Amino acid sequence: MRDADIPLYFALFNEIGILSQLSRTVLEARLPEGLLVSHFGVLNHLIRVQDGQTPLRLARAFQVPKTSMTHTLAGLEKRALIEMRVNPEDARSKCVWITEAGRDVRDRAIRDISADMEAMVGEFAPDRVARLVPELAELRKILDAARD
Amino acid sequence: MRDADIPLYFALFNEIGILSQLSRTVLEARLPEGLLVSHFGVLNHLIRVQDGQTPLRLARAFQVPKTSMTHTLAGLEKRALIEMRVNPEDARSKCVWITEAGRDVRDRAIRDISADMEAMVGEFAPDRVARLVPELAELRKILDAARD
DNA sequence: GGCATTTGGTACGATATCGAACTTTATTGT
DNA sequence: ACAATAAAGTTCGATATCGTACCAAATGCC
Repeated sequence: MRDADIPLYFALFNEIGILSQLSRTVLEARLPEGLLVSHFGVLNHLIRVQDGQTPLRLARAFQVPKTSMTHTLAGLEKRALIEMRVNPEDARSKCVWITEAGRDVRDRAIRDISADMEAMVGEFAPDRVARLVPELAELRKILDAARD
Repeated sequence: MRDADIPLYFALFNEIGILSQLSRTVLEARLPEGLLVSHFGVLNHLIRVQDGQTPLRLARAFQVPKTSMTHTLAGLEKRALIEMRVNPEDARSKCVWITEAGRDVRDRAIRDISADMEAMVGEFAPDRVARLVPELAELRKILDAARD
C-alpha cells in the first residue's frame, strides 16, 4: 500500500462534504418555509423505507446522534407532519408515523425538487448516477462498520 | 428522459448527506479537542491550495455562506492557527494566512487520520476512490453552476 | 467628480446540532 | 427474584450554522 494514495481519500471526503453542503442549500431553497433537509429526509425515509420506526433506527439511518434526531422529530411533530406513539413492544421506545399532512408535504417537495433533478439529467446522466450510488452506499457501510 | 430515473438522483444526494455526516463524526473523533471538520478543512485548504486567500474565496470553495466562514475563521484565529491581515489590494478585504502552529496542527491531524485511511484501503481500494473523486467533482461543478 | 450600485466582511438573532448527564424500562447474570 | 448493566429517549448547556441587516470600500455610470 502506497502513502501516495492517502491524499486521494482526503480528497474524497472533502468532495463529499462540499457536495453535501451544496445540495443542502439547493434543496432547502425548494422546501417550504422552515423545513430543512433533515426534516425532509425523515419524511422521505418514512415513506420510502418504512413507517413506524423508532427514533433510534432513524438516527442510525442518517448517522446522526440520537439527540439530534429527537430535535428533528420534535420539529416535525410540532408541524403535525408526524405522530409519535409509544412502542407497544417496548415502553421505553416510540414509533414514528407520518401523517396525511406529512405525506402531502413530502409529495409536494418531491415534485418541486424533481424539476431541478430533471434539469440535471442532461448534464449528469442517470447511468452515471446509477454507477455512483452503489459505490457510495458501500463506502458508507465500510465507514459505518469502522466507526467503533 | 424517464421519470423513473429521478428517484436515483434523490438516492444520490441522500447517500452524500449520510456519508458527509458519517465522515464528519469519524474525522472529528481524531481531531484535537474542539477542532471541527470545518476548521480542519480550512487549514488543509490553505496548505493544499493556497495561502493568503480571502474569506470569500474560502466560503465559495467550501460552498458555505460567508457568515459561516467568518465564524470558522474567528475560531481558527482565536486559537492562533491562522492570521488575518488586510488585503493590500482591497481595503474591504482580508487575507488569511496559516501560522506555524496551524501547520503543526494540520500536519498532526493528517498523520492521525491517515492511520484510519490506511485501514480503509483494504476494504475500498484506491483505484475505486480514484474513479469516484472526478465524478463527484464534476457533479459539484454542475450543481454549483445551477445554483442560481 | 459625484452619485448609485456592487462587493467584502461583520454583527446580531434565531435555530440546528451535539455531547454529557439523567430518567425510565429492558435485559442479563447469578 | 433481584441487583447490575444496558438501552431508548429526553433535558440541558454549549456552540455551529446561517439569514437578515448593516457598514465600508470599490466600481460603474453620467
